[in-house]
Amino acid sequence: MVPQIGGILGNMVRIEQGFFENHVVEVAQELLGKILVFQQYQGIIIETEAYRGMDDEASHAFKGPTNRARIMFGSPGVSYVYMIYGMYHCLNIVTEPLGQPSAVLIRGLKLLSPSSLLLDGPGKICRTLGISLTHNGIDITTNDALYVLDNDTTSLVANQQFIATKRIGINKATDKLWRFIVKEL
DNA sequence: CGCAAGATTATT
DNA sequence: ATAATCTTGCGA
Repeated sequence: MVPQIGGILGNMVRIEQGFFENHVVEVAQELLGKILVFQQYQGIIIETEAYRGMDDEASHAFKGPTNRARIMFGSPGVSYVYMIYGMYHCLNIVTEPLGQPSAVLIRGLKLLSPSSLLLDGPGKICRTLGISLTHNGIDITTNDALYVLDNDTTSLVANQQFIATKRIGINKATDKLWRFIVKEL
């Protein structure tokens, strides 16, 4: 039985820090199908990308803990929000143990509440939900407004209900297929 | 201090 | 394919 996107949600539990302490690729995959909550908004995560500072030339953290990227070196389960192209924001979640720079970019959301809406693209997500630099550095394992819920015991990963591709807008490390998308919506 | 590049999006 | 728009990081 494959969990259906948009179907009835069962008992939901906040995802704890231990979940984010794993390898960023695994976390990016396992985040698919889970519920991102921000204030009054709730949406199913349908697309993610993994970025890993130590061996990934495309990561903001590749060159070390710069002012912007240092949060990627910090605690797992913390938000990393940055501005891109002077007009959009992107929401990430820091992963892996302290000191191992990595983060998952949230690229796609199927909004369930307050209304049904497909948000395909990290900039659209932040623009619609109202996420900006003020939401950088939030511990989403304890925060009241921003967190992730697990909606099912069955993972889309175990059921191979996702696809891996090259990351969008990335010309470096193109051998890494670290963009993950839920197969059917 | 100047400058080039950038984890995007909407429009042509 | 390209404009919009501005922060970041690097080198001088």
